[in-house]
Amino acid sequence: MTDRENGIEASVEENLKKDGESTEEKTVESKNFIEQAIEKDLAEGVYNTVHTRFPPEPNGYLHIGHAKSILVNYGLAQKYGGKFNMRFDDTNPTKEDIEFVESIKADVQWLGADYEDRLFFASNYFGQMYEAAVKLIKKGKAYVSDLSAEEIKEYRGSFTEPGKEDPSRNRSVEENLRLFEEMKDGKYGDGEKVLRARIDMSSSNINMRDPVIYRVAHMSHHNTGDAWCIYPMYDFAHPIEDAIEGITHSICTLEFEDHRPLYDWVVRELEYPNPPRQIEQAKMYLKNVVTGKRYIKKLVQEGKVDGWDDPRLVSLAALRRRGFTPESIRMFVEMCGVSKAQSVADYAALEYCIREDLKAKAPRYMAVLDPVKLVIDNYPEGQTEYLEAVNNPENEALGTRQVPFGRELYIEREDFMEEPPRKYFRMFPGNEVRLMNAYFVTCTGCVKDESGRIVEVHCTYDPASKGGNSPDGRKVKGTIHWVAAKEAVPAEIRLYENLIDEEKAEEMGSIYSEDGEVYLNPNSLVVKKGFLEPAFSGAKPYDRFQFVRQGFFSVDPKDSRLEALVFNRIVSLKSSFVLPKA
RNA sequence: AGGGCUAUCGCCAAGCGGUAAGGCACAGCACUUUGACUGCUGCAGUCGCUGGUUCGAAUCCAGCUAGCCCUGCCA
Repeated sequence: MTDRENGIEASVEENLKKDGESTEEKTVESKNFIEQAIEKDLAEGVYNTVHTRFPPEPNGYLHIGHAKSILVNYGLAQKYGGKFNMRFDDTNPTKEDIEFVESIKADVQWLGADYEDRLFFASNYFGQMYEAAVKLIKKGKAYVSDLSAEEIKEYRGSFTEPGKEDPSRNRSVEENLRLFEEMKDGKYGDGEKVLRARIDMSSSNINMRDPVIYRVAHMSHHNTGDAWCIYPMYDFAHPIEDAIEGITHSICTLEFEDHRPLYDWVVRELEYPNPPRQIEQAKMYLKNVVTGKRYIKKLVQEGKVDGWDDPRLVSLAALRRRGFTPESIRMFVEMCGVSKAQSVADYAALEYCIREDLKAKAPRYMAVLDPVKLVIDNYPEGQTEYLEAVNNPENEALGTRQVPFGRELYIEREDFMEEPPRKYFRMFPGNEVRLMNAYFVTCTGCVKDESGRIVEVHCTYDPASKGGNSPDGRKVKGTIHWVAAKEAVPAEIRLYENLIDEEKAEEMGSIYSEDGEVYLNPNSLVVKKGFLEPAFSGAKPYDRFQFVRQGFFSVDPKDSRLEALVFNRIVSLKSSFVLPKA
């Protein structure tokens, strides 16, 4: 990955040096359309630096989709040696809350998008925005309207019919100035007056039909308190925010394409010297995943999920709690790419990324999730021996550990079958398997209770196979994991599946029913009471492990206690094993 | 219906007039003290459709089709 990035860097420098000269050799790495646009701007001298920003409104929690915006913006600044700003686009106090600014900052930092000391609030520019509006009024490019919201809507016309002129459209500059100041001074109630840009009521682009740029809202703002009772609209505020901060490339999502002419109009009329430029990219969607705020809110309220950070959700807080690493999210975003084609990524790609990241990082220990006792009849009673095990064969730096072994162990219930189908090479009477890191063991049978449920599996071991290999070179097909009964550490292990009932969603063509219910998978959470080898003791929140043969797990930061560990399954291991019919 | 945008493998996505990259998924084989990992192999005679230009078109032109976005005093 580093090599790959270096490759990109190198090819960029090379290209910049060539300075637009016609291509001799194509670089292997392709550039996405935003990078191409930036490089063109740089080459043509439109900008001589790259400055991006992530501008969320603090009105909710960030989810996986926002990660793309954060990482694309940050990544561009990194790649071109520019800067990246964190900015809260808090121009509408009716929707915002200080609670969200903290969670958003935490999420952005967690992802590693370093905005250094460049944390900004659009609300800190209210003064400049007011002045900008005054400037527009003075140029005859804005006017105060007396129309009600409904009337403005009516006057706007439709897709096929042009709009009608606002009766206030030709007010004098002096009157507009006076009225706008009165708006600011609180002379009018909410909705009584608005400031409109004076553009073109017959434009085929509805955003250009004299859009409202300032409205009255008598409400306390989380940052500016009661200093203002008029607030700028997004279309007016955003270009100004970008211009003030010296943003060069203002990256947003596709639905703002229609707003670009207005964005350009604002920076032009305000006569900013090096105006920023808006570029739109497609949003990132994940298949069969709930991201809608109102749906999540409902699930939380109804207790269907354990808060906004329930590990089955894909808010960044939830992914973090579940055990995903920032590296894995970055890899995923990079893997998905940047384009203008509306697309929906497979969850499998995300799973690949977290497995890929954790495979060499996480120690690989043994844990039994669905235990059944295994008794080694020829092993000395009461004896415990310690066997050496490698913590991660793909990462020597993780070292080795001593694993206790004794006469009674726990193994996975599904690793024994009294009457196995063909191609089953785990425990069954007469079969020899390897107890990982320990001995070869030959199954001799099992003990059942009155109901027929297997309560004990029996076997004998070959003392010569200590460590897991037989000196005579004999091979076994199966290797299973285990935990010594006496030293076993009990733990709660939470297995997650998709929250959505994918089959139902597929059948209905949506993850939501008509009345706004989410089609839930009843098995999205399965809680296991299992046993861990002692190496796990002391595991702290967010510690990540591979449970050998099962998957990657991490310690739940909310519910785990040192004396009562709770693990979340981040992702299972891939498996091509399917139990054939007997 | 008017405007804007998009269409290349099951899912992402390169490609920018010289004869379809790559990743995920999937399948097979090999290896294996994880039925994992790893390695190897396979996986678009064709680029939404139809015409045209050209020696040559996924790339250019024309027409069509499909999907997404736009009539907040939300962002």
